[in-house]
Amino acid sequence: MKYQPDESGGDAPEQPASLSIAARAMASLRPEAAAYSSGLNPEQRRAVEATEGPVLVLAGAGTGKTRVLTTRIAHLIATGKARPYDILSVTFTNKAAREMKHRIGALIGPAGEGMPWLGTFHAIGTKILRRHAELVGLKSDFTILGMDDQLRLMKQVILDQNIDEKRWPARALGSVIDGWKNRGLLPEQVPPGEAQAFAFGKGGALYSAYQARLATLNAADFGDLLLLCLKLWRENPDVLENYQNRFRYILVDEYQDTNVAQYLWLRLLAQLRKNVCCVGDDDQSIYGWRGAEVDNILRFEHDFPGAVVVRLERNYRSTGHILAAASGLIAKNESRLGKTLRTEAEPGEQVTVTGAWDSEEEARGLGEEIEQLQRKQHPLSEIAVLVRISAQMREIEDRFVQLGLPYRVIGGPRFYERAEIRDALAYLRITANPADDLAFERIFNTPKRGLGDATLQVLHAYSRAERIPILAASRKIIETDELKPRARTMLRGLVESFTRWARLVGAQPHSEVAQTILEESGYTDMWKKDRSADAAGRLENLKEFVRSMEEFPDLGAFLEHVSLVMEASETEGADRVSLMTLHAAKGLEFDTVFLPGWEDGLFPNQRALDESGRAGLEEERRLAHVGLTRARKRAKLSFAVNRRIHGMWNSTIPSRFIDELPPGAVEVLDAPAHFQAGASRFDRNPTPFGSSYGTPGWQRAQANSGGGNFGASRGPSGRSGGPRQIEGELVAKSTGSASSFQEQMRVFHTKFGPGTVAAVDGNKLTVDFDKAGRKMVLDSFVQPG
DNA sequence: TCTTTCTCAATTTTT
DNA sequence: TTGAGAAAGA
Repeated sequence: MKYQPDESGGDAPEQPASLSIAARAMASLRPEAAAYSSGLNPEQRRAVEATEGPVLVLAGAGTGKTRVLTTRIAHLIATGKARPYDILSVTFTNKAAREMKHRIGALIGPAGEGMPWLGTFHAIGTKILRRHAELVGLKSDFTILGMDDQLRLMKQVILDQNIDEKRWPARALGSVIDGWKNRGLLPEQVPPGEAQAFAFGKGGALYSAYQARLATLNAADFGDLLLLCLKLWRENPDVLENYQNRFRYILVDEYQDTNVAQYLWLRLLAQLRKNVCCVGDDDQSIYGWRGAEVDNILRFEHDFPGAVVVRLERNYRSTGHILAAASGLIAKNESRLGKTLRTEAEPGEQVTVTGAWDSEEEARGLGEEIEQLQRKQHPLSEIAVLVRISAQMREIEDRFVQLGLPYRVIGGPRFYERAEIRDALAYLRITANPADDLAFERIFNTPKRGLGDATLQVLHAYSRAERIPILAASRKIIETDELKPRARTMLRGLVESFTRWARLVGAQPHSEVAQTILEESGYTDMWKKDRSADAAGRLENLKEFVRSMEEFPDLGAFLEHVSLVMEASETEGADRVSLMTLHAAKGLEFDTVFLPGWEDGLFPNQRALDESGRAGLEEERRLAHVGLTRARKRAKLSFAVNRRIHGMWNSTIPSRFIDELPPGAVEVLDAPAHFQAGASRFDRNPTPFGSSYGTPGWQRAQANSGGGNFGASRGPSGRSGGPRQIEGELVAKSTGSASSFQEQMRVFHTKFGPGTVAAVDGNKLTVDFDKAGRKMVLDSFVQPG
């Protein structure tokens, strides 16, 4: 990856003329008359206009946080207090950065477009590191490692240190090291006690070894992008001073999500001028588990004495009932700065709570309610289903598929994380940088070239001994008798290909080079020959991948983009229900929000409770608060009394959060109407599922319903043993009688191949497969043949 | 070296 | 129940 000089003014202090005429003209206007700030409420205006000194903006959900941030930037530029390149503006996600750029552009026109220092922590860290790489032991074209590279590297280090990978898996140790990096700790700064606590006392040594490997590879992982900035600044005060002077104003979005490293990073930069404005909401801090420190926001006034604190409490998003529910809930948290959201909107519909017998019925009810909304012309794109864990999605998706309800999953596997894309990228990375060992290892036997572990071991040993990259080692080894003839031939082919491809770079447009590489390496053919269902999709992805390269000036720029951004342009527009985790929902809003799975153990999640105790519970509660505040008009909670966890049915109790909602804002619904009629005959049956009715959670739910008859009337049906089996049987019977298979019939099964029917039992067949032996299968999976 | 079978674990996830 | 990753078999 090459460093791309930034023409938009990264070094702009030398060219002050870049302030546009329009901006200068706007600067002459009195601020209160400026168009960009019209329509701000008094608090927002205060947050925008308090430009000097430290400012903390506590912006509750839906109070116009982004508006304040962008207007503040516009204000700084329009009043001439700062030029675009004087402002450092950091966000967490690329999406937020993009949105901010867009909105600033809309406010002040092209003058804001060249904001070179608006970006994610990591993007800005990268930019800074590339300029001073040699001061921290890297070259300016260092590679940025993704998570899978990181894992591969970690495995090697573990192997080197002779640590049992079963006791200390690479994943676990990787996250320990990440944790240290998040806290701004270099290997030598890790407290000895902690360094000893992992991997048989070798935790610290492992970290050092890992960093050493990174340095030899001329690579940095995500944590390094910040950590090495800290190192750079601490060891080179002159460099730090340069940046302290350069950034006259600093703005931080989502401050509650900053970790210690980011906090230190900001504090170093802000130390001199102290013009730092942090915007955040302690009630929306939901990333504690990956190092975010709510304390950063709780401590702001202490760290920056004399800080102006502005509270944004006017909510422009949700109706009264939704806001009341969310506020009532979050008020149960003890560690918070405290805000009270207000709205002038109508109370609207109450938040609904629905109980279901099991998660399947919950999903069914969900589908039903969405279809009802759909019939009332409610756009699907304004409906979201927010779940606590991704595992909840499957059942819901199944239901949507059955109903033919269009939906999209947000935050699934990202484009650049797909295997085929990572493979393609690996080919390009080695072509661009022959020293990229991790990329080489990824694809040297993909597609299959008969090169396996044994060959890799030989290459590794040689490359270590000679201190050269693996590709260079390969080049030498194929001239010796080190490898078996077959492996040598295959390796020679590969090495020669890379030499050839490297020559193409620069000579041909880079997307064509990529196309050539993918074809000549046999990679595309590999997928063309693949018979599995998703092969076609993968080929499609590869095409899209090559196409997306055209947007970049050269291969280096493309690879840099990919390593930092990891997401492809989204296809917007279609009218679909959105399905995502609560975490992924932060920052989004919808007219109607469904919140299924509010059961103790699932939400609040047991693991969060076990691992972090009260702090964990509070974070879960904040998550609930985030979920509720996503809704503009309707929030619909539900829980199931039985849920399958890891394939086993467990009985569950409603979430304690349900009880914490202010009763006035909540309406407890009976089970879905479609279920009532069929279930009524079971109403007189006593407690069909034993203990559940007597549990505290159930009683809480009953008490909350006011009438105390919650659940009883809908009678979760005396379907003892769970509805699944019964339903399964019903299905079996209804189709079973019509089974068109008979004994001795020849059949074909997509997985087991051809076979002969040995017995028929309803829709279940016992088949003697020619290859797979005797199996019991459902008739719908076989064809007569 | 490639393929099949088995074992074991199992939030949340951006950069 | 499902999936990934490792051991065992071909």
